[in-house]
Amino acid sequence: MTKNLVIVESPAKAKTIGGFLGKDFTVKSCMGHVADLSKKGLGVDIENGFIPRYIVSPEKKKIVSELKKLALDSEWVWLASDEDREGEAIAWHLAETLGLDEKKTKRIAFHEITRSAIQEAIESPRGIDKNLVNAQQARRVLDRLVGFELSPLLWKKIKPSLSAGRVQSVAVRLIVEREEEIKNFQSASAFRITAEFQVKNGEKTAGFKAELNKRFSTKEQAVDFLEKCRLTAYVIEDIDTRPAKKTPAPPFTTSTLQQEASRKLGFSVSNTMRIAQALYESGKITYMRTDSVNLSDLALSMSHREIAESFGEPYVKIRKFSTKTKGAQEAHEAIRPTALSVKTIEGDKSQKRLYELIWKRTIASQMADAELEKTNVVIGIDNSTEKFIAKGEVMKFDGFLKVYMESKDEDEQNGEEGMLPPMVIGEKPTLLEMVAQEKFTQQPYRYTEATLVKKLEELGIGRPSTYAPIISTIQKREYVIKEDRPGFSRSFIQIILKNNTLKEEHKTENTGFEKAKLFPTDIGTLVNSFLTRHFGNILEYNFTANVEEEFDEIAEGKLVWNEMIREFYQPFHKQIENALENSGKVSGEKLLGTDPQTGVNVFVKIGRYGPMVQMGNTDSETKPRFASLKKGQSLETISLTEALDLFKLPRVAGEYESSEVVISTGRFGPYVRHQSAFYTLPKEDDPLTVTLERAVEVIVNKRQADSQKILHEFLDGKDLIRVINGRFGAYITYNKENYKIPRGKDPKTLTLEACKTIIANTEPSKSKSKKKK
DNA sequence: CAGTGAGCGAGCTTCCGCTTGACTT
Repeated sequence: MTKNLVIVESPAKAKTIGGFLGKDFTVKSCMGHVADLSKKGLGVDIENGFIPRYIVSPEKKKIVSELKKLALDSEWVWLASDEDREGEAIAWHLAETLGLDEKKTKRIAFHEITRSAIQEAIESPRGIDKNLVNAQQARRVLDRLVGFELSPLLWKKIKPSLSAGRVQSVAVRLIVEREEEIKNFQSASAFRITAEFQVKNGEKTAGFKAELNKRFSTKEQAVDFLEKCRLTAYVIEDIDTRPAKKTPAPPFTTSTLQQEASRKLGFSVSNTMRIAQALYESGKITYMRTDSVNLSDLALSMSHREIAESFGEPYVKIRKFSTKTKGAQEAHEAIRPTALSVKTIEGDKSQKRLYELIWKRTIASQMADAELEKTNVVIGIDNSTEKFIAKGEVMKFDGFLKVYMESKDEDEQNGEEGMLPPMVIGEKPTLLEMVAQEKFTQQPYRYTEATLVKKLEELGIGRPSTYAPIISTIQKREYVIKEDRPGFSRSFIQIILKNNTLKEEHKTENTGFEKAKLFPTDIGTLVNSFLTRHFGNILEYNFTANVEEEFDEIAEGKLVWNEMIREFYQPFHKQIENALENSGKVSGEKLLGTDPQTGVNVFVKIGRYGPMVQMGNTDSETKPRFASLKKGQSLETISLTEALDLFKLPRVAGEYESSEVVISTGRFGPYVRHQSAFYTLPKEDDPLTVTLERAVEVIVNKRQADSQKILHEFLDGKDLIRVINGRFGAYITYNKENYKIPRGKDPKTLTLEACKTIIANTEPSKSKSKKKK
């Protein structure tokens, strides 16, 4: 009999809290939500007031039955899920599914994981806040209705297995529209004038750089200006020095951690979360899914001590940050080291780097401002009204910059400012060199995973626990692809004035190179245009922000949740019906041209299996031919020649071992087929041109690799038993079933007898791929 | 795993937000 059962959401939290509470308390975790809407149909009873049909989530059945037993045996059950909308719903679902007696159930929330905070929580229990639960039900039901009515519409109108939802569809829209902006972007150029001057400083001379306060739109204007500057004098007209300061960024939230890990360490969003999870589970950092920039009092005092010891008291400045994020729920602290005295940790390289980043960011957030002195120097030109401006920056006190400086995204970067030599008003600097360089306006930046997360957070769309999954969903659905794209070279003009002579040079620069950026696919673009046309309201960037306001009203008891849902659903469902009736199949079909040999039309469009080419009209007597587009090709950019090439496969490359060697390309890319076996063609080989010799090489290589995978091969009567070295370790295959080799047995020394014993005593591993087809 | 896109019709796909292991060949 346990006296007290405390249920929290995460096992790592359970462990820590268990340590604080002593033996009268058993602390268990429920691993998040234990109940969810049924997946059979909508899971919502539309006719009867949108009543949700909840079931215990299949993967939580074990946990629920275990908790049920413990709850029966306990005097008190403490529901200690997070103090936000989702946490309240988790508590309520626990109470319902465990069948808890209201009289022995208490709802508490920890504001931080410290002994005193937990004690405080235990002393002030409350009941479940049904209004907050209802706000969650509204959120959940709305997402289900939107997702499960929009997706099937896409299956009918575009292609099976597609998906749409309040969050993912807006994420895709952002990427599609950014690409549109880039496509429509007109690059303009102007001549930027920079100059290098020299001043005398006693016996020594010192140089500095300045930029003209004007750009010239044509080369002629730039040349005219440089001509005028050829034989003139310059004078320092004004020197303006004023103090400035830089302040540190707040401690990490999930989204800012993802952004900085991407900029500074080059981590993908999911990689960052996986590493952070490991750090959390080993007790090194606080919880990694948070939207709060708040630090506990304990963290503040630890920071104070650490900074004072390492850098001295003048570097300490304790700050309280407050969140500016729309819809933040702040159920946790900011992400920080659990012990701020620990600067580096044990672990693998990426764990060390991420930890160090978190440590620096946390410490810097509690350090003094950096104090600077900014100087602006105006340089007049004797025969012109234009002015050169030189900018300088001197650091007077480094403050938090001693530890950490937040990186910027591409679109926020500006030039570096260095130190200026001493100079005085009236002084006449010597011109060393002046350069007029053609500069092009920058097209809008494509999103990276991390800048997309940043944008979603700004719009209040998605939550810390879903940023990484959203990014992966839109890629898995093939709405969006993350890839590198090569840049292109662009020529520009540069005119140099030096030693009183002008020289014009034509140079080239490489530009537009993209690394790990998000590009929309044909399907993404097509789905987006369909959704924005028929469901403009839901695809609006502020749709989530608007419904969040209503959820807040429900949480305050000012609005009845299922009435809010009814108000939403009635017009929404009409939009669905309207789209069903008034839209035919959407394929994005485009006529590319005609086949020069037969004269029939060649189209590109989205088919059941993705982008494809069609040769011949659908309604003609002869059946049209079809071929899928290759990876990297798109409806928008494919040429007629490229499209016609796609019909050249499959082709027979020749004969090997008296069987045909066929080259073709399937769902998983180009392959070689020989004696009904498949051999994947490496990326560097072009299926259209690959030779028989090369194809045979591929076959032989694969056979050799396969033979090394077989550790043993036994013949048991007629049956073949093999020990194979697979991707996840060795296993036994017999009669088309696979068997795990028990721990402690060395696969290399297995005998036939040993294999037979294993087969007799082991359940065959079920493979997921079997149910396919 | 491996070209498939006629038409018929079965049965499947799908949302967002909480949370971790179990499992794969």
